[in-house]
Amino acid sequence: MTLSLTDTLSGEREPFEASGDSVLLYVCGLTVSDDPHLGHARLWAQADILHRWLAHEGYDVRHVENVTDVNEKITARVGEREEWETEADVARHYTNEVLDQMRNLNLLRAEVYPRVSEHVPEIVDLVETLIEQGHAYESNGSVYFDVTSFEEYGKLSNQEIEAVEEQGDPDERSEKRNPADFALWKAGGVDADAVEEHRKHEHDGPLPEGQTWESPWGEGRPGWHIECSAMSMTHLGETLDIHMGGQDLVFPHHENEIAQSEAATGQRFANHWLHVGFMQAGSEKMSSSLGNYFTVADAVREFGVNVLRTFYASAEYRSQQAYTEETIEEARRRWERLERAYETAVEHADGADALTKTEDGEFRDGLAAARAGFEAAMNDDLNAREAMAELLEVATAVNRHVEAGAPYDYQALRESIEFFEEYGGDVLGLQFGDVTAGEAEIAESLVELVLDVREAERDAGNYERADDLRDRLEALGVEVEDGDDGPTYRFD
RNA sequence: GCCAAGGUGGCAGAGUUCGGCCUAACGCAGCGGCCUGCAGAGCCGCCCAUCGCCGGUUCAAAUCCGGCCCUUGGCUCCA
Repeated sequence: MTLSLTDTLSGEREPFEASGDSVLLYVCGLTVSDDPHLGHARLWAQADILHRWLAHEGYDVRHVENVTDVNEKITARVGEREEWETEADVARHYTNEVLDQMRNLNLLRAEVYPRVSEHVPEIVDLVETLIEQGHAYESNGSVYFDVTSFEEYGKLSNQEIEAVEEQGDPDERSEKRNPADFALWKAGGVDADAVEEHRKHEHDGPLPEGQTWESPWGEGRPGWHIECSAMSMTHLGETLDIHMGGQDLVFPHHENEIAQSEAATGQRFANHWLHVGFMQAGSEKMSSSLGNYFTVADAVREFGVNVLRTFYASAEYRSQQAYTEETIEEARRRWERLERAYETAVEHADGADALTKTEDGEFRDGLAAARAGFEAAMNDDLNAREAMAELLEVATAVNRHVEAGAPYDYQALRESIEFFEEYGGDVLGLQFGDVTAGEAEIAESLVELVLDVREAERDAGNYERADDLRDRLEALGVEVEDGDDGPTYRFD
């Protein structure tokens, strides 16, 4: 059975075929103008599941994720902090922030995270090529893509050019030949109106300036869409195997990428287009601009990576997913069930009574069925929820087997452990048996618990028992000192 | 208005590509039992679905066809 994926371009599920030995995967993209929230993390998690599954199936995955560090929203935040003197300062801060958050989510690293600010020469080259070929034209120092020059314009979002013509920034319209044309290069500095609009805080001073670059058309800034074409071509070549992104990017971003890329190269830009559905907060989309978001940092702190990843694996990538207290609680319970079953299997797989072994046919058949089911589910358009269900079936099988009592089928228990580690761990990115997570926190809580008990003994006048507790803590490496405000402690 | 994705039990969410094994998965919540000093975990069982509405095709439809209603999203920065 082979992998099939739903392609936005055709709207249908299609068999996946890599163009070569490697899978060229481009994921769009990282916002570096604000703290990332659970909606961004959903895309990352889904891209990671795809990456992991391809790797599991033996592909060498060449994974690139762009970093858009040139944008009005970034410029708008200049001056919010003293050290944020330029657009680049703000971008640097959030780039680091985003990459940190990604590490917290146990994501496989991309090969490279190219920055727009470091690819302006490539962007200029691409724009020049498009002008030479007659697909783009210069106007007042800006360069626009001529949508009428690309016959298939609209094929991704299934729209006619006429339908798109009615939209567009009125200021730009006078410079364009066709209202649907889009900017490849923008003359001058940042769009002051856009910066003003995105300013979150009151400022006394003048609006901040964005960075500009020299170009054949004068000082200016790259348009939004051209960056992905230029950077993906730079790092992965003219035709990608998979281009992935949030559903909101279908139009205009990805539509325009196709137009400019395919016009320039004459090659198909991406063989598969995957779009991840939105995170819903209540009845609406979770979004930075709506302010109804939960940041990745907060979520990791509050729920932990495994609960979050279980949460993401509980809905298919294409559909919308609801974020509520209930749905996250369900994910927590699912993860706990898996983790406990894993621990149960580990505890019983190497018991002293391993000498008296048995064979549980039903257990073994269940494992084989789960294995086949998991593979089929993942190959079926990455049906993570279904795959997760197989993991939970194994959990139930382990519990049932152990519940029945010794003698145990040790081989089947070990296979269950492998199942959890291979499919839950390697493929879904869950971390089993990671007992160190939260351990330090628990250690502190335990010391405080003992000290509470000791205080009760002291209050009751049982100083011998209180001293004994202090000595025993000290023997463990915890130094206790009694002060006026109660005891304090530190770890040696 | 145009484009897209959806409407399945109290919640959440698979199944629709290739109609029948769907008397609708997995899980959460709820109920009963086992276990248990109590609780939790675990195990066993149960409850809740005429699969948005109407019509059609078929021996057979959640799944195919037509119409309608509703929701969310895109068309402006947006994962």
